[in-house]
Amino acid sequence: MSRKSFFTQVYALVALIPAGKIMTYGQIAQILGGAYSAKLVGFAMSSAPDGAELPCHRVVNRLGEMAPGFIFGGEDRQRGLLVAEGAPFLPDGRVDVNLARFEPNLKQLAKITQ
DNA sequence: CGAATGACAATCT
DNA sequence: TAGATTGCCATTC
Repeated sequence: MSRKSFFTQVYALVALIPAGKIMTYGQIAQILGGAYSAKLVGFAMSSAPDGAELPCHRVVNRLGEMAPGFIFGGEDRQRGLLVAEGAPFLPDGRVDVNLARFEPNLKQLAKITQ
């Protein structure tokens, strides 16, 4: 099935996240391989090419927050981008994962996991 | 070429 | 209920 590497699938999936939506590492890992490892998702970002348009700010951990300092621009930058895109935020300053989680269609998944 | 690391999550005790 | 441990792939040293 997955002729593409796990990273490639992560890049494709993250790149398909619409503005105002976010995805958690766990969900991405779950979608890509059932229960691979969320670490690979995050690591894919750390090793992601600068040329690729990877909205890493739309990828957050299960808490709706992400690692500060590793994001391009800073966590404030990420929050600003998500807010500007219309992503629901909680008073805690975290993204409402329950409301903003993006679920790709089967057709999209098939295209990603090709 | 081999070993260690890495932006987490889920499970077990 | 909370804390600690394991699992995973690719990249990097």
